[in-house]
Amino acid sequence: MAQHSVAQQAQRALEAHLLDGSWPVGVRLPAERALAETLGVSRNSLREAIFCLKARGLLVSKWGSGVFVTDRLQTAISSPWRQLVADHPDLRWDTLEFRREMEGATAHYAALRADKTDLKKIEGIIKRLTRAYETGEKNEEYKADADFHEAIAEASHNSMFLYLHAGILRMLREHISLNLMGMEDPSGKITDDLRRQHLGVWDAVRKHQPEAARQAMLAHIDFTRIELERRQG
Amino acid sequence: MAQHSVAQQAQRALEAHLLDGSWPVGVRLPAERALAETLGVSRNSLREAIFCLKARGLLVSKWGSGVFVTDRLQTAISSPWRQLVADHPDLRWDTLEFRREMEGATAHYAALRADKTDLKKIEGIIKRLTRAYETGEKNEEYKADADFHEAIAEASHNSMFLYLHAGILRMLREHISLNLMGMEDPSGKITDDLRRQHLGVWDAVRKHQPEAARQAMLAHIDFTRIELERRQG
DNA sequence: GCCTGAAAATTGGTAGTACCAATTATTTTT
DNA sequence: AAAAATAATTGGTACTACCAATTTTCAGGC
Repeated sequence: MAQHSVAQQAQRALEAHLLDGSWPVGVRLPAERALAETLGVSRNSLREAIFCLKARGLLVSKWGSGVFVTDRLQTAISSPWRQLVADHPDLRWDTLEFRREMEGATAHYAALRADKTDLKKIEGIIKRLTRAYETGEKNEEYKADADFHEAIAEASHNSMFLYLHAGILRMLREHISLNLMGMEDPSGKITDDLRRQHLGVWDAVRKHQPEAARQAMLAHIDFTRIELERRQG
Repeated sequence: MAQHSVAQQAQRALEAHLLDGSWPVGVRLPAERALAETLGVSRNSLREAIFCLKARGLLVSKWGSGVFVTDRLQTAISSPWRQLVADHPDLRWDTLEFRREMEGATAHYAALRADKTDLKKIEGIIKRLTRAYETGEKNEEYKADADFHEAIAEASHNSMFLYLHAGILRMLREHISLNLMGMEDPSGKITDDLRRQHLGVWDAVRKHQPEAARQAMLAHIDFTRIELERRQG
């Protein structure tokens, strides 16, 4: 009869409570045994549903305490790759290698083909980036950083690279940035290095030096990789 | 001890099989009872993991039949381009640039990390390829060619490259090969060049010379591009 | 009266068994 | 040889039992 399995129905029921506000953020869910009874399902099926919602980041469970509702706005949208990258930290190095090659190639072709419109756009982003560096606005810095990379992708005039940047690469960049942004940088050295690296890429693209642009971008990715390694082995 | 729950560990074990290719698309997983025993977890915990992967669309289960691997991971990445390439033939040069960079990078990391198993596999394919060249079996030559590139991708030991090769790159390769294979080659010069290029890549990978491998692969892709240009402007 | 701390109840985590229903493989019958 | 009946396998669900971490309760002492 049931189009969907009992566990799926249970998951729907839980999601409904999360959506209609009857279980606000931070609240503790009824105990599994009681909740299973009220939903009319076994504790097994209920746990399957809960486990899935936990994996999606909507719930967290604390041993001996209960299951709680988390802030679901962050993890609402996730691609299959995001989930995999989050679950398998060792995959991060694979994706970083991929990023390194792709961003390097993109910078190469950007330096080869950037026209006046492209250069003007990138220059504007560089100004935003510099201003964000100086004022220390981390949020604007992150946004300008992302815009910079996508502007480079546009300037490459290659649909393939452009789509990669709009899809996977953007996701990977977000994932890395979240880990790297929260770090302390008391001396401001890292911020300074990042600024120098972006200017290096921009300079090579502006002067139409493909290989210099590639090397500058590779150095930038390598820098983020090394900084990431320093923090997480 | 365990930072993560048993169910989460089970989920990662399943994901690992999906990522490293030991469970290809369409394959049927071992029965839940048997799989739970091999993983050393209870069937309940295993089912929680499976349920989550089903919800993410990576697995589908059929009543009384088994659990199967879907092609979500590959289609999620390759589908946008499949449509684009089909709709816009002039996109071919963009995709060739993309192929050039990706295959070059893959050869680089293959030379860096290929182990004895990888080398043995590649060597076998090289022998098939040589035999196909000599006997002039175009069909076997094409198949061995494709296997060669994918074996290189496996030897790179990078899940990202591996999946790209299994997805979009395979599609692009098919697209190119069909145009290139059907051409006449009376003097046998092109076949001879192709053979020399494959041997060049194989030699660099075997000797663990990353940059030589990259350059050899780039030369190979450039050759196919030039031959394609000669025929279709 | 209030604090302390140990015992008890509660809760999520895991394992195991049993049974059902759908599918598949095997055997039997025609 | 084909078809039908049967047995074995598989996912789906439920239930019980126990463990370990947490919270609550409550007795005892100051």
